[in-house]
Amino acid sequence: MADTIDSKNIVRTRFAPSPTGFLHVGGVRTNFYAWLLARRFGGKFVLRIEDTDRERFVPGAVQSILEDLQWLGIDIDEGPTAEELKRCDPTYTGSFNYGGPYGPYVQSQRIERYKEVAERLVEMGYAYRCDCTPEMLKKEREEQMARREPPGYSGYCRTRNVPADTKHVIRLKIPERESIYLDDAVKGRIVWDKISLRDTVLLKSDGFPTYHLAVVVDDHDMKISHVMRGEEWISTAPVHILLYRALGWKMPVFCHLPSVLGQDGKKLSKRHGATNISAFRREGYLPEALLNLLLLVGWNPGEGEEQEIFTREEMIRRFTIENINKAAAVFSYDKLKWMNGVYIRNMPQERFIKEAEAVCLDAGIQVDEHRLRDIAPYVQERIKLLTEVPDMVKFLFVEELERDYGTMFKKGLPPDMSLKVLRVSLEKLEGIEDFTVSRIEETLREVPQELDLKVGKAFVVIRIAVTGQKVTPPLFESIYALGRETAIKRLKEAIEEIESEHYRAKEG
RNA sequence: GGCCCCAUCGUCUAGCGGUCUAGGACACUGGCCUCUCACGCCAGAAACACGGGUUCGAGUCCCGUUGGGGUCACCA
Repeated sequence: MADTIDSKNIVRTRFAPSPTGFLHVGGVRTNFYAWLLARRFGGKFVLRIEDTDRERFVPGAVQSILEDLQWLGIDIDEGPTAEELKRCDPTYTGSFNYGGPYGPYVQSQRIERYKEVAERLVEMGYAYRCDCTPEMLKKEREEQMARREPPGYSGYCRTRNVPADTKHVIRLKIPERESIYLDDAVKGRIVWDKISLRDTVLLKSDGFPTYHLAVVVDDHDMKISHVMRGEEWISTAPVHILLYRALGWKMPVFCHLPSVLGQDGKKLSKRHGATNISAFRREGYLPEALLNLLLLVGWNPGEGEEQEIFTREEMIRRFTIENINKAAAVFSYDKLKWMNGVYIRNMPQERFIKEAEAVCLDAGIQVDEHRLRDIAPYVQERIKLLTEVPDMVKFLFVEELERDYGTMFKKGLPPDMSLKVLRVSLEKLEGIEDFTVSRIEETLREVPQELDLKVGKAFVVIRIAVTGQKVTPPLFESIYALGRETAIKRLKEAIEEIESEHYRAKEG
């Protein structure tokens, strides 16, 4: 079935977005698989813009889709040139520029070709002109509904020989009685005893093709070997098969992928529950983690294999159509978050520092490179999203702290004991000559010991005094990163604040 | 409603007739580790939708039922 892949057949897959909205996880999964297949077999990954619907065209969509793709690291071998993109969307300002031997790679710039094919189909008798107005079609549909019949075009113009110079559409004649099948590479053989579709429009009255015509013509012209698309296309696949047959063209291998579902079990779509890919970036997800999870939503590495984290190279090397699942799957944010944490922990430290700096900057925190560097390893192993960095490290980079004494007194020690802890800590810290992590630890551990307190309780007090936070990287490392002067200053501040609070409470 | 697709723990999945008292991962619960939070480690709870066949034997093959999804546009 899927073994039409051999050395003679060059694998060419494509990503064919329509600029009617943003890119979401469902779309990414489909095209990531297509990309993996091309990479796996040393083939080509083609980008084609399917902008035949001028009414739903969204300016800026092309650019955002390409940027998201770039962020994900899904690279393109063939596609529109910069001029083609610019012509497609005047608002486009990006610098993407692909090109290739089968251009233009934008459908609105290929309409002559579709028209030519449509005319040929009419001449051969596979298609016909139809001048029924939208009003007529609507009325027909309503009458059918009233009679509880399935709605659909009656085929009124099939034999009317509508002249070419009137405003018309071109429809494909669908042989209702004929049985037809598709050997799908993931679903297996799909059989239609009779095609329950009505004569489908191929060329609209504005001269633009519908998806059905354009996709067949382009996939053929661009020598696409494997078509990966969502299973929502299965029901119209007979139209495409009929077209390939009428035109005498070789069919590509079809891979209809199961849907990606939201947490509610409903198909993810631009209209329903889907998040824009760029939102993942904003929320602190890594592209590698997102792709790794998506790989596993609908594909598995095979029998007995329990590996879940794959490098890009491993993904490419191991990807196979055979292991694609047939059933729809829910996209789990929980698992994505876990996986993102894994990727963050495995990240080279230098990259983590860069990412951390960027995300802090976004949060309005100007970092001190030195301090960040000291604390980074401890932050890296405790977060799941990059966006958790600012909250965890902000104590290092702000002047003023807002200390939550309520928590200090409740989870730590009552005011007078807290005060005692801080005074002793201050005194000891001031006495250290070599300000190292181990020295800090050694010294601070003496505090609860001398005062006969529980270690945890005492450290809650110190932690809040020094960082103003309940949750921080390890205490001694935090103090070290902060530096001796600042640490001492903060202890003094806390002591003063508690004293005044304390006395006020007594007076009151 | 017609047509089509699908069906293993809450979720992602392994399983391609016997080795399944159904394995892994996320999430969840308990414990250990521990200066907070994480990480890590150990343990636990948790699934073959149902009914018929086929077979010596069915999670695995066939049929039906149920359930979910998709699609029936001059949208993709």
